[in-house]
Amino acid sequence: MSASQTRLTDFLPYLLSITSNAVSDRIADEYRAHFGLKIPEWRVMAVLGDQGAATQRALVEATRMDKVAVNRACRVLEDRGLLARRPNTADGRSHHLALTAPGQDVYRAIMPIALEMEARMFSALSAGERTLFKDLLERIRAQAEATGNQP
Amino acid sequence: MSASQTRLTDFLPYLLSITSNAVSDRIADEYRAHFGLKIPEWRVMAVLGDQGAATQRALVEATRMDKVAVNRACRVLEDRGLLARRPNTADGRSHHLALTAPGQDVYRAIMPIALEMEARMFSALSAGERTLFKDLLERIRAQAEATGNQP
DNA sequence: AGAAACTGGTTCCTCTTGCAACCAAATTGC
DNA sequence: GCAATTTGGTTGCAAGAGGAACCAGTTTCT
Repeated sequence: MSASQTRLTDFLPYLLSITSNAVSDRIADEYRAHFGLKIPEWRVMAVLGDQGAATQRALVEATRMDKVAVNRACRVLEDRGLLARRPNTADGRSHHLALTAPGQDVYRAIMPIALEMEARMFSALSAGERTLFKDLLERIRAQAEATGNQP
Repeated sequence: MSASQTRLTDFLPYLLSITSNAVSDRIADEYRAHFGLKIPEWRVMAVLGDQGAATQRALVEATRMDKVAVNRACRVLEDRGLLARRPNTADGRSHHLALTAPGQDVYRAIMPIALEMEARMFSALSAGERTLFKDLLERIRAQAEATGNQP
């Protein structure tokens, strides 16, 4: 309803983008410094630590990352011995991926740090505001994705 | 205060990131389809169209983009005749960059589309929610950036 | 005025990211 | 049961982003 808001800094997509970047950069720094993990790798570990074994296909869905990104992250984690592949008897194309014992150790060490970092990052918001913020994000994303799939 | 929220999809930074990506992708498609502009180029045009002439240095501040990104965007716009460089008499290192007449035409054509697109993208939110959302983003970004600069 | 430090802009190089093509296993349809 | 299609995963390539080094012009200090 505002008559003319033509300043770049008033555009929501712009604000959303720079905010997301600021937060991501900050978090990426922490994960790298503490554990030498990149964000895609951390996401895979988070899902496996929480849900147990999964195929790459399942990880793609759970993390909303590209399948290439998932594949690369898994390879790195496997090379570092944090994750192991076991053959999938039900489907010869895929494997069951799961955290190894050292992987679980790292997971348990990371999780409190991740939560603490999130708390610090969003400490400017009250608990109620955080909940509300999540809800708004969810609705925006749903709208954006719905708008997108109309070729 | 929630005892254990260890699901990836409950992490705010994750939600923020995938939402921002969804919105950015959608918008990038539109700008490319309508005007052949990428987001950095659009941002530069938005600032110049709104504020008038500026140096690259000023554009870096206004857009919060890397100076390399600004430089590249300006070069593209200049090659397309949408932007012109005039010598800066006050400082021989930099130039004053401003939209050309065709550049202004494009700017005026883009702006309503940008606003309409933003409205569509955030139509899931009420006016009040949009205002609130902006405010929350602003506070989060300030916090993230403040946390970051402590080496 | 001249040397040293600084700043705006540009280039170069590296790392990351995503798409498209591809391979192999599995499913479907005759 | 075998050809055709689909699907999970992998590889290769090409574009994007950001950092570091670099150049030219400016400021500061003596």
